[in-house]
Amino acid sequence: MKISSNKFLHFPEGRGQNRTMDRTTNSLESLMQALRAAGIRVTRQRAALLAVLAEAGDHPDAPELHRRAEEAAPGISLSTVYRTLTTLETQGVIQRHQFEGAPARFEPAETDHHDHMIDVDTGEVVEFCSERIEKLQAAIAAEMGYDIVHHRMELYVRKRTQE
Amino acid sequence: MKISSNKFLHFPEGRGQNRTMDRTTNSLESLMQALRAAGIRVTRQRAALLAVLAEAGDHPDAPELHRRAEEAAPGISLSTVYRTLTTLETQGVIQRHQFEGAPARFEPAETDHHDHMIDVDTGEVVEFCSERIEKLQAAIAAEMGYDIVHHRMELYVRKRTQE
DNA sequence: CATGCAAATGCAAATGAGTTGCAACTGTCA
DNA sequence: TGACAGTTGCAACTCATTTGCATTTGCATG
Repeated sequence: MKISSNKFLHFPEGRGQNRTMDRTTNSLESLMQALRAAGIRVTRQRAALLAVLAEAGDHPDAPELHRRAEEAAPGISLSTVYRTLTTLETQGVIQRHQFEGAPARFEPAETDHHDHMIDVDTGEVVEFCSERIEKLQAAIAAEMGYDIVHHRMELYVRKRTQE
Repeated sequence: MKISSNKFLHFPEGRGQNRTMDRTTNSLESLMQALRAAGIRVTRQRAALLAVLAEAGDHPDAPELHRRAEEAAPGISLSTVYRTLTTLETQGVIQRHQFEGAPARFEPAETDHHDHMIDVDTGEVVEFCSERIEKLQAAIAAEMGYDIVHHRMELYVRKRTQE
């Protein structure tokens, strides 16, 4: 068991305690139980993919997940990866993100809600969350007579050149 | 010449004067001049598409623009529509929006910066702009050592059921 | 106004990401 | 230990969009 999360969740309004914690331990087995309970079979392929997802600190796309899963446990087709990702998303186990001009990228859904900052040069993703922005969004929608079903906020950024 | 904009730009922080004004008049001809100056030929097809875009108050996708252009001036292929849209986007004349799970939708780029609220039931789009949110976004990015290149903020909403 | 030629067009074929039909497998629960 | 519904792999398909190519056409120039 390793403390593997290299994710960095940024809370500019400082509600964040230390959010680095192990998300891969025992959750995996219990997650599988939950899936079984939902009538979803935990096959060799799915187990491999779940393991890969659990210890992914980044936001990989389907081919990358396929590569990693294939490495961990050879014998899984790309279509199974796609099918399983869709299933897991439906089950609320993972989240799918469609960033600009790129294939969909995935991450486990166990964390708190957050938005994304994408480094346009490297593709690297930094997560952040601002309650103040969320409040403003809700207020704006309300003012127009709407309720927010969900939102998407992405900041496409570039590392500041110190100069 | 008609005052055709059925766009509604919402400024919750009230900097908005009456923003309803004619954006189709004379701007079309001068826009064509600008394009010619940029070495871009104004063909019959492009003129038609520009006219359609100029008086579109909504956010049509490529096939819809094709339909409208074909109606205004028969004889334009879908691939030309796609090619022209790409060209116009590059020229900064229009903006492309890739909303969730839908083909790209376009709008003229002459307006101020704004974000979008998408009615998940109807697909209808409402524009809005919040300086306070923009400021917060910039602050968050800055705090992480980034500059914002551009951003995307979409609220997927549903009309509130008054009850 | 003629004209040359780079730019633009239409078509059909290609692309990229993701989905799906189907026959062969395989978890699971009884 | 079956039975069988849920899964898999493969290849073929979809959908939105792009592209190769032979033909046409704006438009700057003569």
